[in-house]
Amino acid sequence: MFQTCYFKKVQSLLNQIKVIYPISSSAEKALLEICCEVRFHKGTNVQLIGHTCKTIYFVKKGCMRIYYFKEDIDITESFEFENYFVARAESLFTGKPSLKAIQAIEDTLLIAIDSNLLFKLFDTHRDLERLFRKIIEASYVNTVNRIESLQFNTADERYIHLLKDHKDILKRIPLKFIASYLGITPVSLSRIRAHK
Amino acid sequence: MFQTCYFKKVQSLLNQIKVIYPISSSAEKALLEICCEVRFHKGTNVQLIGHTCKTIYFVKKGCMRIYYFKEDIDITESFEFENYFVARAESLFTGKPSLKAIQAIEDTLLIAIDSNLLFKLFDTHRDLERLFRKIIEASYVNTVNRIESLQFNTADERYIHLLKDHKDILKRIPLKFIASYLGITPVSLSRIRAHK
DNA sequence: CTAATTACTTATCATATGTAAAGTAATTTC
DNA sequence: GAAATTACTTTACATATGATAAGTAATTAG
Repeated sequence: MFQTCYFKKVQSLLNQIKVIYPISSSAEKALLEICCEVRFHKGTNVQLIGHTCKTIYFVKKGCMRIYYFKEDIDITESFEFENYFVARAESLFTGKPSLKAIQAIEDTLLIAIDSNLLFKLFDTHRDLERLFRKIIEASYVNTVNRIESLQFNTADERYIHLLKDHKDILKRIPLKFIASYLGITPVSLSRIRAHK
Repeated sequence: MFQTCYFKKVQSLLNQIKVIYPISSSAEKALLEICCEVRFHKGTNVQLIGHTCKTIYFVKKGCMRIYYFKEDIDITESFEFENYFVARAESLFTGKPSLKAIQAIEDTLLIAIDSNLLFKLFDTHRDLERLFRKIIEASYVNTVNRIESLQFNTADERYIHLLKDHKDILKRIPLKFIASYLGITPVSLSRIRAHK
């Protein structure tokens, strides 16, 4: 009874998993035992700078950003929308405290997965390990493509490309966050938007 | 007898694996059965643009770069030196043809691993899958850090930082490759080096 | 609803980097 | 070893972006 109810709560996660790499029902069961649903209001810092990343989030509703400060300037490293996973990789995989924070950009509904418990499950559920290997591979591919974009595309090209990839991004994300994500100042983004 | 000899050839690979994630001797044995040593002369394109990536290389001696063309301009995406793995992730993990090439920058000695055979071994040797998960995780962390550098560091800062990380890079890599890796033109790199 | 704050834009000026061209140095080829 | 090619630097000029400041629009708080 409780299980049925709980399955419902993580249904979006289970659906997404099926797309990435279907896992056995026993692995599903083990996974949802270490999941819990959490809600955050717009603007809340879900994970703080200086803390070591021990939770992987799945975005059920809303959106998030990872950001940090460089000389007092707030820089958005990445955005994550519905059906994507969020974690500060450089802390999660090294065990070192993160210099970055995770923030809810909208009122957000997340599924939180305890990473230490997850890594332990890898010993008994190899399909879970494979699933997360594939999730990491996909994230890795995304960052490699992002480097390509930052390396030699103009700010203008990067802006156009972002709009293509995320058609609703302007409706959901403040321009100041988009600017630093693109590697430019808000002033410069304004100029680009004014059709240069 | 043959085995002993072969173990010797891949010893540098096995040593490096021990640092990342020690695997069982049966996994080692299975792995080296799908490895082969290959040599390339300086300047050789080891993998060509348009081909799908089906080989993971381990650099035993020498160094490599991944590069592509943007509007006829040669852009170096990454360098790989001794004891690191090289593959074009965006092709290896998606199965799509790569728009990038892999080139030997020096006379280079590689250990080539057939990726399809490797992925098959993951079914029977879970420690191999874990090892490569950790290798991917480490690569992912590297690219995330590189994004941080490209996003808001000046070209000058990126150059200084690269020299710190790779003290011998100037002796081994032509400046034109370093320039595009840093996201600038060779002319601009010359200016920076002339102490700006 | 008003005041205060935050977000965004516009303008001005300074600067870093790109482009093109020419010159020098180093390397490769025969 | 001479000629050819490639690599690197320097210069001059054009342009994109940064920094600062001021103005307008939108949001939030009381």
